[in-house]
Amino acid sequence: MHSDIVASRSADPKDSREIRESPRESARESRNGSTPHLDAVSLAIIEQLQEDGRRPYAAIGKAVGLSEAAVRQRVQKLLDQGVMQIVAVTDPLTVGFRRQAMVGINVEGDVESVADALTAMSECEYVVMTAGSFDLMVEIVCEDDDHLLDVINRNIRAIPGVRTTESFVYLKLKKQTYMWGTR
Amino acid sequence: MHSDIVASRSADPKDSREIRESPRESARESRNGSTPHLDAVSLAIIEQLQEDGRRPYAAIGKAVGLSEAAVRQRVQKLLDQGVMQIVAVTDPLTVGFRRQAMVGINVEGDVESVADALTAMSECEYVVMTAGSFDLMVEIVCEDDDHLLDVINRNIRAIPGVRTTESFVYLKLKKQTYMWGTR
DNA sequence: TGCCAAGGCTGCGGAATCCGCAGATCTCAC
DNA sequence: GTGAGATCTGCGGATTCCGCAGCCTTGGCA
Repeated sequence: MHSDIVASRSADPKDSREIRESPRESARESRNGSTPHLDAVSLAIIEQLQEDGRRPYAAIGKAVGLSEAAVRQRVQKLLDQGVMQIVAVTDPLTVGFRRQAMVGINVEGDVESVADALTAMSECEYVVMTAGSFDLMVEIVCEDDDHLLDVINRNIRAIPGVRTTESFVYLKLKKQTYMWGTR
Repeated sequence: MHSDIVASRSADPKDSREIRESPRESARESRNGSTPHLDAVSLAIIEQLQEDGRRPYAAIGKAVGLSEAAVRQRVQKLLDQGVMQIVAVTDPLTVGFRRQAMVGINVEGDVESVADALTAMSECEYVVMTAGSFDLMVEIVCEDDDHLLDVINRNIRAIPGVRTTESFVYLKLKKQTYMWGTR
């Protein structure tokens, strides 16, 4: 997961030490796929930052029962590992990108390689492998209709292995939250 | 857009003054739907925060050519207006929510009212009205298969006006970015 | 034309926060 | 038992945040 994040981070050579994992963690990961282990405290920290990405470390520490420095170290680690990002999110339609769409894709052959090709495209902001009548679902952000047409017809359909695509142009974004940790 | 954000903000009475718009802005909005006007500087600020949601105001100011205080005022206004959120985002599959799915929905009658009902559900983190073979697309986050089944069969299908649903269970999240402003 | 209100920017000073570091504690492996 | 590694705490110093006063520009109005 987060392959783009990991890629951008591993481009930074000084972080290579952060990526290797302790023996203890890898033992836990072995029974859980490649998912890094997250204890209750880290989850609580994430919840705090899902409410407000700029909340001070001291305030988070008071909420989760840790010192300011400990929270800071944990947050930095979560960011380094690519488990979490702290970013501004908007509705693209309100900031100048006038066409946005979800595209369902069917693949023949290796799905993963198609997914990697889509991930490399800057217009694709979201790529998911799915079960169901689509193998992949991709969200794309474009500046106008011509751009959208180009991306779908020339870029996506040109990827080897793509059999069919079906597009769902966005009319209105009704909800966008990241606070599922706090419900 | 951002109906959930707006709702949570308007619950705060002291912010009511922020919502009214200046005559100048409303004139610009009239030729642009209800979208609040964003000038190049605000877009540049958003780009900075899409790279790092915790970047200091002074650093942003240096990048966009504004004082620290001016950046702070603009950011606060963008947050108050609901144009932007600064939050932590993760892959839900890595933090304990083991089932996630995109659901395409067909509606008979008023699409907006169905969308509002979906927006009110805590399991729906993303609701979009679309053109194409679905009227709505919804991303849902669940703890396990039983929970997922419940949400789809009992909650979503029970909404008046929902004609059909089609589910795409997530197998793997490959990409998730918010940096389209910086390409 | 002159005046006024409103919005936005700057500079500033005090409070709060961030940040690196040293030391303590704990766990695990050998 | 002992050493290595990971994590937490406490603590200064540097940085950042925050509110406020003042200035400037814009737009409305008589």
